[in-house]
Amino acid sequence: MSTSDDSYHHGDLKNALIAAGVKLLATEGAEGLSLRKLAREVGVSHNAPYMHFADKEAVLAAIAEQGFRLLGDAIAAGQESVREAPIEKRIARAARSYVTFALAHPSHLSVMFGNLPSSNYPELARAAHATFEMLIEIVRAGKRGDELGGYEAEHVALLIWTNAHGLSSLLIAQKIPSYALMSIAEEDLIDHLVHMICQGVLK
Amino acid sequence: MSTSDDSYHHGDLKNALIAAGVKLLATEGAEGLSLRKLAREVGVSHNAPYMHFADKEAVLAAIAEQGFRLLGDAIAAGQESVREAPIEKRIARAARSYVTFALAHPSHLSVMFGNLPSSNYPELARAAHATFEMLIEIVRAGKRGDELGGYEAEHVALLIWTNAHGLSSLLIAQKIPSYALMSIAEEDLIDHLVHMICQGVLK
DNA sequence: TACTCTATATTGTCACTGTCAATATACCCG
DNA sequence: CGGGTATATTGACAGTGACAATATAGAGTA
Repeated sequence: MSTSDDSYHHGDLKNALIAAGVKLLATEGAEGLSLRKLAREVGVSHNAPYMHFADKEAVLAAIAEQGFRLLGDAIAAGQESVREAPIEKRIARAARSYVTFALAHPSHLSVMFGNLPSSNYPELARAAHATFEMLIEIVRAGKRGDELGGYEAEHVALLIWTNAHGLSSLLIAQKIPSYALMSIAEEDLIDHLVHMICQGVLK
Repeated sequence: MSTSDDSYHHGDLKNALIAAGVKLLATEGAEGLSLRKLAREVGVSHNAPYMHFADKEAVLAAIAEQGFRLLGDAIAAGQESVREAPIEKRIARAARSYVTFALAHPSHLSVMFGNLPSSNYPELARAAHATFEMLIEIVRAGKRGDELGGYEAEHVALLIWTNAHGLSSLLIAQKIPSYALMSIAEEDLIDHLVHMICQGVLK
């Protein structure tokens, strides 16, 4: 008898609210997410969330934190199939996992990178950093010898991150004019960008 | 007698609201921006904005549009001082202008790339595309001969854009752990990333 | 068992917001 | 001069985040 009694005390309201938030983000947008809707969804009074969160911002921070965990899982899962592949392939796969996640959960992403003062939510910062460290590890583990052209793995990983994240934002916001794609499908854009990064743009 | 009579009719309420919006974005965040505050700021009743905008979203779209014009101006101004420089320098300057603008106006940027269905606001889409075309022109005009390594100027420009935008987002959201900088100052990160892009990350 | 204490949840309330409807005002054109 | 229309105002309503006061349940202790 851990959860789900319709008793006075919910049992696991905190996590239930986070889960409801993730679900509500997917159906309605990030704008349509209100504390009262979350409370209603979970079947609890409109003020119950304040027992577990200081304010709405704190709920968003918890939802964002969960987002980074899911994103990390997605990247890790994507690496399974390229475990023995050359570094460019592994990097491209990681970047593709990132963009795919972003396009599948745009509202969640906007919360993850929304206006949450990172200093106030150390657990959120840790979750974000952990995801970034996955990228660093992929870069570091994938290189054989001096394959990084003298650059630090941290910087290469950061470059991949900025690209994957930037492309995700531009695609979600529909800011890339179709003529710029030049016959490349949106889903394949990231592979092309990663290839350019690896090869260098000035020959 | 064009503007600024305290008569019944304002004269240029639409632009006044947009300007007030830009100002309010700078002081309070994007969250704190309400139609009623805008109306109050301009000295008009809480429903006057609905004479010129369908709803709040339309006001945000107009503010975003103005943002892309300002961003374009900033990029153009930055190019002045590198008019004769080699292509990497010009590209790096454009990217740096982008990041500088983003860090100076983070809330404005979040509106520019917020949840505005681009199809409903064609003028906003045009403004965004115009800014992107500036990047393409910088890449195209700066290359001498076959300096782009066989890549299309549109794709190189897109790569620069995703990087500048991605880095801006990560910096604003404070998602880059300090150890990843490795003695590079935040303001100089973009130059480093552009250099990596130009040289290629796999030697 | 009975009693208290405390974490948890509820009800009530407030100011603020976006939006709609109805009304008022001022400028333009005949 | 007079009517019409774009512009602005007042009034109202439901939804929201947040605070205060109150109610309930369950754990620990006598």
